[in-house]
Amino acid sequence: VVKQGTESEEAPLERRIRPTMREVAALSSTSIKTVSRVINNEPGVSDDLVQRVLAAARALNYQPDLTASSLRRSDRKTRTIGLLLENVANPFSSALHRAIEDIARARGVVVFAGSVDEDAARETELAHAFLSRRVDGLIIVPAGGDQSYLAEAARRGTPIVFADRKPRFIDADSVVTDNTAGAQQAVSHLIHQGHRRIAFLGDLSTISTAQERYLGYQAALGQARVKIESHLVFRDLNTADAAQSVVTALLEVAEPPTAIFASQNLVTVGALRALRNVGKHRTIAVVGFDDLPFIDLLDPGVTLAVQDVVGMGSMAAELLFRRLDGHTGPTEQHVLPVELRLGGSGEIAGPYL
Amino acid sequence: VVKQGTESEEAPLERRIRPTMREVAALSSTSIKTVSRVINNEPGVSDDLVQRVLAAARALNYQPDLTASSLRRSDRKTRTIGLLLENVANPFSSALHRAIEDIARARGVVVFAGSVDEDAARETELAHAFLSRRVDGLIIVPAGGDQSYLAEAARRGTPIVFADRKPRFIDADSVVTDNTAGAQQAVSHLIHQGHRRIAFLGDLSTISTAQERYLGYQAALGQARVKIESHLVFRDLNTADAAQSVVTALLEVAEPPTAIFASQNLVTVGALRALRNVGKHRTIAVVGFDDLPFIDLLDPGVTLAVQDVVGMGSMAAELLFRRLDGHTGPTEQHVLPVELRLGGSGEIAGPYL
DNA sequence: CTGAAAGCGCTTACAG
DNA sequence: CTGAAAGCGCTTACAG
Repeated sequence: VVKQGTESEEAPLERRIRPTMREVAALSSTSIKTVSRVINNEPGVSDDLVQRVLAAARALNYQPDLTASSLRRSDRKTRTIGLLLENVANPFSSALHRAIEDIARARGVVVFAGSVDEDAARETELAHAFLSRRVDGLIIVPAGGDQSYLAEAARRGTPIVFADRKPRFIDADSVVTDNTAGAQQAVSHLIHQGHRRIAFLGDLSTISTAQERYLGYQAALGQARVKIESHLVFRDLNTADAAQSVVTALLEVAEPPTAIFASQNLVTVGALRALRNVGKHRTIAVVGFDDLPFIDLLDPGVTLAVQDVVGMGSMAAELLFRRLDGHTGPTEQHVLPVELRLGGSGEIAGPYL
Repeated sequence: VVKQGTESEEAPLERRIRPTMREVAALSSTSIKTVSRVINNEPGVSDDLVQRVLAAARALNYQPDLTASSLRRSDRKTRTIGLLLENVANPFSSALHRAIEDIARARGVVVFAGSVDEDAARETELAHAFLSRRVDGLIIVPAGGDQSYLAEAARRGTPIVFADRKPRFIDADSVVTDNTAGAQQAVSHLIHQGHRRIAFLGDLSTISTAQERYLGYQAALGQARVKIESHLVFRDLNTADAAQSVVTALLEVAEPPTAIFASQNLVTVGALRALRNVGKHRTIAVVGFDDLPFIDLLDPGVTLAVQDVVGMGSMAAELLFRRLDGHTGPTEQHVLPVELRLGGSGEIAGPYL
């Protein structure tokens, strides 16, 4: 359905021109330097002139041009940062985005956001798109295996902070989750519930966090002296559909798993769908990595190893702004703990209890 | 846990300076005008000079400054747009964001995003923050009741498109959902399943879409000659918790509803939580407005009136870029239909079947 | 095919 | 307290 509005009239040409400080100066019979002082609240302008300039600015509806001011200003700040996420529509990414926005907002800084889609080429493309628009800093969830392309920008004074995943081939601030310990904790929990045949459903193995979560799986099994069974290990699953297919097939094999560790939010969803389709969601245990929105509505509830996404975003933003405020200390690598949130699905008893 | 990296050495001063066209020109023994031509792929430069300039640019790792170029360029384009969402972390908002990003990406345009949080002051603040950074256009999900503050910017040539909610006191392009028809369809569906006492759970009544959905509720009941019972109507619920409290209390009254129409995603979640807590999720019917991520995992499934969020975002972005490409036709108001997606909760039979 | 001069809208670094 | 001149990093509008 389309409705068309009234014919848009061409406004008189003079109204279409954005007034500059020059026009404000002319209207208030002063210099643009004085207008600049008034607009920027600099002290030392007589009350009379301040009033005249403000009146002229209001009359013309003057709106300062921050891009021009930052070009000339000695600090060259645009009060803008760039944020590279996996996908702005992913719940993990968007929660991170919001946490960062809140810190930036308090400082009058606005945020460019973009989706990298696990594509290294897209990562460099987006980073350069933001850098060429002279963002004051970047917060990046890296996808590629080499972030050395950012060394030059960092050296030239653009602070860069990595979130969720550590960068490679560059020394920089980062805030990540302890993925290995989190995964180990999740899988150990399943072992303590009496499980031995525990399937691993992993994300793309090019992603460092996927690697680390697999290491945690190995460590938990190793500690319990349970041998890894290769037919239970699936990697490179990056959609719910892929995970669902794998789990559906896995339930049909000779020695199916009694428990599943799903190492990422979409993978957990796929696994839960597969189990529910065949009515095994009350018999096969599941622990997932990452939180899922409104997951408390499920019955049984889902046991999840959840990251502190808000803490990660806030800390990444704070690190960035500390550098922008002039901090020049050594780079910091922060690691946040995972919380295992019991929900029911992870407490389904296994055969060895 | 914090680990500190190696002490960051101060790079030699010359390395910290961002090379400009002037430096590239000096190194390649030509003028900055010629460098500009080469960097912008303008024709009419001799092969020899092109090679010399490119070599110099590479040697210095020259990165063009788009903010400076847009300041001088006659089209004044920054290849940047601003997006005002209700909340970047809300699933509806972030899906809209992604759809818009995809259209912008194809044109080399990057996106500023910000959360308005249903706050009119925040809306104007964000819009001005983006405008002062000279975005080429704005896409806005408005929160306030008056968007006339944008008229001046529109007149000066910044196209503005409204999404999800129509603007007030300004003539502009918009893409919204047919909320009234969608709500009417949802409530009629409940009536057809045999319900008469149908509760209405509404979002903040300052929001136009909340108003429209209430109109749809009224229309459906009116058409079926069912009287509206005021003790079943709740408005101004804007969190899941508020909705949960209301439904919990409502189940205790003398004449409780046999069905619930929840007019927004978070409100639906609150209603479902309340019903599940008391084990009435298989006896009281529910239809919700807006999609919910991974809702198919629920049993019974949830019947939802879902909007075409991707279509809304794409269309809003296309309208914006059409204006940026010079289209000057009358404003267009697009209205997208709602799809009622049956899930089970909405098909629970009522007493009048 | 190439380049010197001017200027986008501001702030800096002065001088008075 | 006020303002004229220069310049941020580019592109425009010329001229040769």
